[in-house]
Amino acid sequence: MESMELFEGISSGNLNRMLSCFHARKSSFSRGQTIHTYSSSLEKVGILLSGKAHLYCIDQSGSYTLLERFEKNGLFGELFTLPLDNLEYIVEADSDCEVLFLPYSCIVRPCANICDHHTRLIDNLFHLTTQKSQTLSFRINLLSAKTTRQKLLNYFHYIQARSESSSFTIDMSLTDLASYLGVDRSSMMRELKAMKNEGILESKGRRITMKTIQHS
Amino acid sequence: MESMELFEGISSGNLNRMLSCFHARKSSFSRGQTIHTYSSSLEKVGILLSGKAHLYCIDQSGSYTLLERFEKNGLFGELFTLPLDNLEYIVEADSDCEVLFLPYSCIVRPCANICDHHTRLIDNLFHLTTQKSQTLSFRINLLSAKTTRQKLLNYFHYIQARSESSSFTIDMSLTDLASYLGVDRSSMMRELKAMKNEGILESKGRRITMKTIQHS
DNA sequence: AAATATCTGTGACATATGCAACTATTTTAT
DNA sequence: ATAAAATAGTTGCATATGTCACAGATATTT
Repeated sequence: MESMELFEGISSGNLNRMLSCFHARKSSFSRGQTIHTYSSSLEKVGILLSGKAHLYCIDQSGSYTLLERFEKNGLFGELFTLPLDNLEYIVEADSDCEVLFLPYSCIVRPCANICDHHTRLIDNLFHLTTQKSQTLSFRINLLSAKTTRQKLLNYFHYIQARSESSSFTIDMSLTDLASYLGVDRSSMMRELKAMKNEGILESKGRRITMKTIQHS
Repeated sequence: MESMELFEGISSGNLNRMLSCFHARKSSFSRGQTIHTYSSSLEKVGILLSGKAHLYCIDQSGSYTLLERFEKNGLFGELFTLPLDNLEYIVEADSDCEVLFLPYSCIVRPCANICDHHTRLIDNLFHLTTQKSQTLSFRINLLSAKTTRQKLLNYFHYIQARSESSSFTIDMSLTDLASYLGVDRSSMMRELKAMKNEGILESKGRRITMKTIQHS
């Protein structure tokens, strides 16, 4: 746990003392389990120590909206999301995962437990939160694209740049990708097929190979 | 400037000393002016002291995407957005506004200028960043809605709850609202008209009055 | 006060996309 | 090893939505 970015610069001994002083709680979850549901009050911040999870919400008509996907270092909780009163928010495990919960009262200022390790924790938390902000911005960019094709191309272009190869494997199911891009799954499959026919890319399941240099 | 949330808990004298040590720069802009363009490296963080502004990006084909809207305390910069290499990012003033720029090197750890005020600044910055995260999440929720009507209803429902009245005025032009919701303006107007005809709401320009209790 | 630019409002048209329904394949659980 | 569940892949159909092209109303600038 000392290797987590959240605890960088905090010695193992200090960390343990701080966590017990904070009443921090570490829990494990397996695929499909509910990790957290949001209330209207600020209660705790969760951070994913390992595994994958996602946050979704359900409205009164029962329709599902994917809000966020979390990997290691992913932060969740009311502090970051502002729950709307007519929606239900649920963080669910996508794989076996470990989660650390920090009570909100130990993070918010003014703080009773002021100490070096605490300020260092806030500092680390700040940097993780800017990363979260980048992730959210990136998805806003994707969701803002006018067409399904543009959404796919923007997403693929990004993965392609990260993987430094024109061949890559999407790290989620195509069903989840559709939710992530905010499009209907079958519509997305249709567009993927059209792009294959036009020679823009090759695809088999989650494996994608870009054939032409994609702009924008 | 001492009244800014960013500087809460920092005395006026310490603030001035810290800002000059940071080489912080305060600038004024008027409507339409470019406040900042993003580069691939982390250079500085901007915070809106007063006025309104927005961040948009332009792709190679010249198409416009609204990424964020900023008011007082709005944070912008590469730290929060992760610029994609094929897009141009521009922060532009929507009204006369004042901006404080903080060089990134003074925010990132490890920091040479470690002091009480600095940790307090990070603490404040952290809380502003969680607010930003909430704002971004909220828009992802809106952009994820499947239909234009659902986007409008979700947005109106939120404004209605905030204003505690079924009558309210949208704080941006309808043209900007369309960008914000990621829909075509004329399509949005069409839908607005349909909702009027169905007796769901009344509208005249930016003034909206909800007629029926809206769920979800 | 006039000129200019921006914004609101509307309609015709083409099409991209959601929806429903189904099969085949792959993965997970028992 | 078998059953069950989730995922990938496809198609027809209806329609919601983008595009284009206006006119009138409001702002903004000079």
